[in-house]
Amino acid sequence: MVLTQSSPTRPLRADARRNREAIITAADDLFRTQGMALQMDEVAQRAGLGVGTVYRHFPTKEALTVELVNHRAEAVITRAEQAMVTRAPAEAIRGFIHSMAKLMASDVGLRETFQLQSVADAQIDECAYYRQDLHARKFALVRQAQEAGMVRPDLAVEDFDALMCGMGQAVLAGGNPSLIADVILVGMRVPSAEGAADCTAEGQAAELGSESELAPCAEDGDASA
Amino acid sequence: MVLTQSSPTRPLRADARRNREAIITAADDLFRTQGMALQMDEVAQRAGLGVGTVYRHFPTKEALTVELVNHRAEAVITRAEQAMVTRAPAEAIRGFIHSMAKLMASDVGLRETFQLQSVADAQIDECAYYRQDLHARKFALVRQAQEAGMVRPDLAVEDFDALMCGMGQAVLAGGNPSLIADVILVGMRVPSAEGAADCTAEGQAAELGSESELAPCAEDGDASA
DNA sequence: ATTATCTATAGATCTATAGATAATGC
DNA sequence: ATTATCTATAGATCTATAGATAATGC
Repeated sequence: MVLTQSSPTRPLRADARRNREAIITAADDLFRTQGMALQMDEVAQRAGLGVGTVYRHFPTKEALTVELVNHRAEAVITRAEQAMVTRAPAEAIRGFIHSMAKLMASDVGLRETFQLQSVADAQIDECAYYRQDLHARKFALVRQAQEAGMVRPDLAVEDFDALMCGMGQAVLAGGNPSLIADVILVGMRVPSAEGAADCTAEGQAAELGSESELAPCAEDGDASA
Repeated sequence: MVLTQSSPTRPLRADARRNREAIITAADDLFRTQGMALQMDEVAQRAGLGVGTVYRHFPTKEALTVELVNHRAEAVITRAEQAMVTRAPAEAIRGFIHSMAKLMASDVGLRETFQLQSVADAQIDECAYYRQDLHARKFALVRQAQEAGMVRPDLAVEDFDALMCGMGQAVLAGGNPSLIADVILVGMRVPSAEGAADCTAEGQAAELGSESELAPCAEDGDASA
């Protein structure tokens, strides 16, 4: 589905193939530390090539990052699927979420992968490039977890994506990965019975004075020594 | 604490004072839709002024955004404090969190405010400008909620900040604000007894093959039609 | 002969400044 | 006279391209 070369798929020269891999490796390293902010020039430099070569293989920066994002997304889902078929899926999923939080704490690219995937899955605006055929697999995962009673039944795939993305942001912001993972994990479970917080998509949530409170500012005017 | 003018605090001319407010109003509007990506040129234009004037009042873009971020952060904390002194704090806090999620779904600036505040509070690197004397108030809030048994006792201020920030990211990514808020809310509660997931900051979380799994990519090489 | 690669640079996008000009207020 | 404001532009930062040069493989 992701064609990178011209349609008739000419087999790529030996050196070109080597360089292509060097580019991807270099890009992936930079993606880990810089995420989408990686620079094409740096990719080229790290791969020991000129920028022109990078652009020959990937016509735009986006084409390159789509490759990186999709690969990571695929790897993550595969791991989740493996967890679900374990003898103790609840434990395995817990391990999966925790290790994700930990990884995302030091891998900007992974964090942004979740973000792009989420946004794409939620059908939001421009970045549809990152939408993949992974949706079906995610859907199966969520449903499976719900049927096992591990996850609240009103949680959509988009919400799961969004929560993973938020978890990444939370550890980036300085939260303790282990605690953050636990909060998400517990929060996703079926509401048991106690508080039994209802959550019908829209409606309440405006008990305490709605939008207005957070207006512009600066009425106190000038500085005070 | 946040001096914007030269030290001796000369009282600002009438037109200057008017323009300053126009700048802040314009900037706040743009901050809502664009967050930190707002452009100084647009701020000026929207305020009906030249860029030079904007820069006269705020020597850097950062100086301007610090103002916006701090004001929003203050407003949010004030609301949270109000919620905590209600007759039914649990309900009020719930309303607070839900309305935050809802607001953040359409206010990029508010979302980024949490992010900057979190990162700053977690003592992370460069953006210390955004660190404020709000920390004490946040600390009091969290402790208060913990003493009331509403929030798990091992949750630090940094974790709370981080979770709010993650919540914002999650709604940005397309999650249902109401559901996301609920997940966070439930997840922050004391673990009751059931699953009783321990969470000692470091340690487990690596049950399922640690870092390695998410290596570079591209062994499958060229494209497939 | 064809396919890849390189270097240098165009072009787009922003922040921030300089120097000339205009508005306030004693 | 002093303080503010304006316009035009320098400077930094990136993506992406053009045109000349080098490496493959029939």
